[in-house]
Amino acid sequence: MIYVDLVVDLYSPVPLYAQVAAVLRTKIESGELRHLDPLPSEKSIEQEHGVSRDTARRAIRMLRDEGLVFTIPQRGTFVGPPP
Amino acid sequence: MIYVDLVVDLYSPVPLYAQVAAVLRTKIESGELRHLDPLPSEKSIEQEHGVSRDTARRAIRMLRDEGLVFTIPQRGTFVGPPP
DNA sequence: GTGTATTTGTTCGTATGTATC
DNA sequence: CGATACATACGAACAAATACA
Repeated sequence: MIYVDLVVDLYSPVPLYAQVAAVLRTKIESGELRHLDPLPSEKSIEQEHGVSRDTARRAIRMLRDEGLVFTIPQRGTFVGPPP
Repeated sequence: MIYVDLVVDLYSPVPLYAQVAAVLRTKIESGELRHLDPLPSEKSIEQEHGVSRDTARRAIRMLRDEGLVFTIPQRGTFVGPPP
């Protein structure tokens, strides 16, 4: 089993936030995260991927811009189109 | 009414940050922004003028260097001389 | 009912890399 | 080469709403 595409690569020309977004996108498209499931919080993304909160937020924003997830303030971000 | 001097001109020899600073300076001197009023945040300057945060920061620093505004870290920038 | 922890929102501070003029 | 400009990335601090013990 290869996990290479589930970790971020500091030396890739691909921005860190885009790499993190790709990991989350894969979890959604694979069904690991299902409709209305909460995404990992910004803090847990920070810890799990070793990135800053800024980067975690950019990743989430990218998925939100794609219409894959929606965010409820002070609640979290969830899988699915904006309600 | 002419609004030309309230927008930035990418083709002007005047640096973008100086143009943005001029817009903010006008708002202060015209009274639209009053003593202790918060300046637009770096982010809103980004969005409203279509410039990078770097440029927004340079503009604010310019006004700060002029003594027109003062910045409180993590709070914002306000109209008036440094307290 | 009362704190405490969690989570997102919003600021600013700083640094690096790249491109352009 | 230096100044300008943008994108990326990390850090820090505080606010506000929600969730939970």
